[in-house]
Amino acid sequence: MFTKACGRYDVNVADEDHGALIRRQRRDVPQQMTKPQLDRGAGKPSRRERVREATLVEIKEIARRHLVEHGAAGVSLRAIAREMGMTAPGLYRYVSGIDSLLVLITADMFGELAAAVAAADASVPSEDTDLRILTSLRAFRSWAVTHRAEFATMFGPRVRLAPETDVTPALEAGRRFGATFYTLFDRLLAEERFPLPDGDRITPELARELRAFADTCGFSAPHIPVEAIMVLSTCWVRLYGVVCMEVFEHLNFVMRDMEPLFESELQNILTGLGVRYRTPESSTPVTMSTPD
Amino acid sequence: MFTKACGRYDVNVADEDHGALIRRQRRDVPQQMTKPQLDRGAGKPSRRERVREATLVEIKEIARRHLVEHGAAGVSLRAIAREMGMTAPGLYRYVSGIDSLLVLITADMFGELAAAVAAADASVPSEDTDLRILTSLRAFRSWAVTHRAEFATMFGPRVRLAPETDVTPALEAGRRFGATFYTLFDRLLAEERFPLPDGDRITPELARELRAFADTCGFSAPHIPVEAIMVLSTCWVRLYGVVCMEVFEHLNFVMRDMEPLFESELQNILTGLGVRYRTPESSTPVTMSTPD
DNA sequence: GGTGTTTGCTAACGGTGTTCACTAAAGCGT
DNA sequence: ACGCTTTAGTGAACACCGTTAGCAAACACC
Repeated sequence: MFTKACGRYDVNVADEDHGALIRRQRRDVPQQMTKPQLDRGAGKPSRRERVREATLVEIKEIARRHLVEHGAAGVSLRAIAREMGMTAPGLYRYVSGIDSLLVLITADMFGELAAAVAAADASVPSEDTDLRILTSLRAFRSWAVTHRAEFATMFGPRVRLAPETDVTPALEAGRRFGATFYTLFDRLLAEERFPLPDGDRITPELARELRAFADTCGFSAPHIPVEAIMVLSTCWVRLYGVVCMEVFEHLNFVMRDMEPLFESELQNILTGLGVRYRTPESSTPVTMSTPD
Repeated sequence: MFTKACGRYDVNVADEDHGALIRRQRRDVPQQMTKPQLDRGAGKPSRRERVREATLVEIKEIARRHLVEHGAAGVSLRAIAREMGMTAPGLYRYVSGIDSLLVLITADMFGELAAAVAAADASVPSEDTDLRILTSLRAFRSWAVTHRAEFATMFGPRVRLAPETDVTPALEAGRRFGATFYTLFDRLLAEERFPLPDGDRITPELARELRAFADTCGFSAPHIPVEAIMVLSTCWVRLYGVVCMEVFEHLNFVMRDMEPLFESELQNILTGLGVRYRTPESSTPVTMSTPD
């Protein structure tokens, strides 16, 4: 059984594979190796670069809209080009294929999510760590449920992408997103809010993985004990679980509104972290129409 | 902006929509309304029914193989038909489209997962509730990591299916799968292993959702308190989270082996349930080559 | 103005889901 | 055994999809 690269995915063909299988090296963004001859590298972008950047942004915007309107499977280069008044092959001057376009917008979306969380975080007094955490986590869920399609492509299985696609831009953005929480967690740690779990319940293998986790994610202030990293992982897993379950609608037929369950989980998680939980109403810095 | 039903997904077209939009009622399995005239309803299936059933099974088998080999996006009616030595339209005698085929195999996979868990459960002494739970949950993860593509389509976002697709068969199967765990949980409850959480931390909204959950899932032995249902939900969310995170490979670049983290979460969950945790080695009923 | 880069188009190939009209076969009743 | 009905499967067609190759116009720079 041979596989031949044809169309969108490699797909088995019944008959023999005629000729050698040539997997061409994909030129990432074609014909762009020579910069605008003049070395204006450090200076302001040339007119060409500006308009180029603009159309790339337009491509991504339309792709994004198609994503939310028709789901990940509904994003297609041809439809995007049609809407822009050009043809699909033209887009290859900007993106090296549908896969890389999806990766690009995924990276963008991580940026947006991070910004949304950061904005929520900044909207409360910076010295109130408890409230900041509470607000940030709620903002995460809010963004997720109001951006279901986006969340699914960011945090769901990579079902659309060909397996060999390079996803590092998205990973990078995801890493940066994670950093949003690390600083808050670091504060909790510094304030010694919660007791670290029993160290001898952490097997050597787990310790190794946790160390790798902390190192790769950059937040390895050298003193951080593995126990703390484990707590962070656990919390993240629980948050991820409850939000995924809501966005992927796996309890849909059984639970109409998932917010109460989320709040309950949130309460559990925070309590374990020594953070005071407040109900959504009581935690908003009430400017509730106090008539003066 | 009009949308026209064309090809796989509704997609916006730039030009006007010529003619009325006729959304034909999809006949579920065509030309099968009249049973084989003779009323052999209760008797053994007719020869026709048997061969029909056989080809349906073949279709699903091939689809399944393509799913694991090329991912969900790689399952196509044309490829399946090609492999069976027939043409794509012929498959419409058996399935009403690619979507319903995917739903069908999803339902099958829930059945297999449930069977795998049940088999693991049955492989340990039935009176040892602790070990049964431990084994069942580990079996769940095992199945998930050895059937990643399947797990992704079962528990991930419905990214491939058109939004209006009827997924009830899959949901039904999922519900049956859940029941695998309910009985075990019921035992825990009966044995009063863990203290129920504070009832007044459960808001009325949450209580209502939890009740609905229990009712719909059938395991509403009328005495079950909402507190217990909440514990069950929490556990399920955590299990779901850690397994999803592993299968969807969201910590891939940061953690090579996720098993230690899973075991750690498992330990946390079980401890909260009053179930004794045992490491994988110590929990296997050791027949470890004791030379006689 | 000439020259080289960049952009976008057309045409083409091979893939997809789905419908429709049709043939051939199988099953059933008499 | 014959005829009728129901079914299985085909081929052509339509509207999509991603991607490549070759070419012509637009642009930037000298």
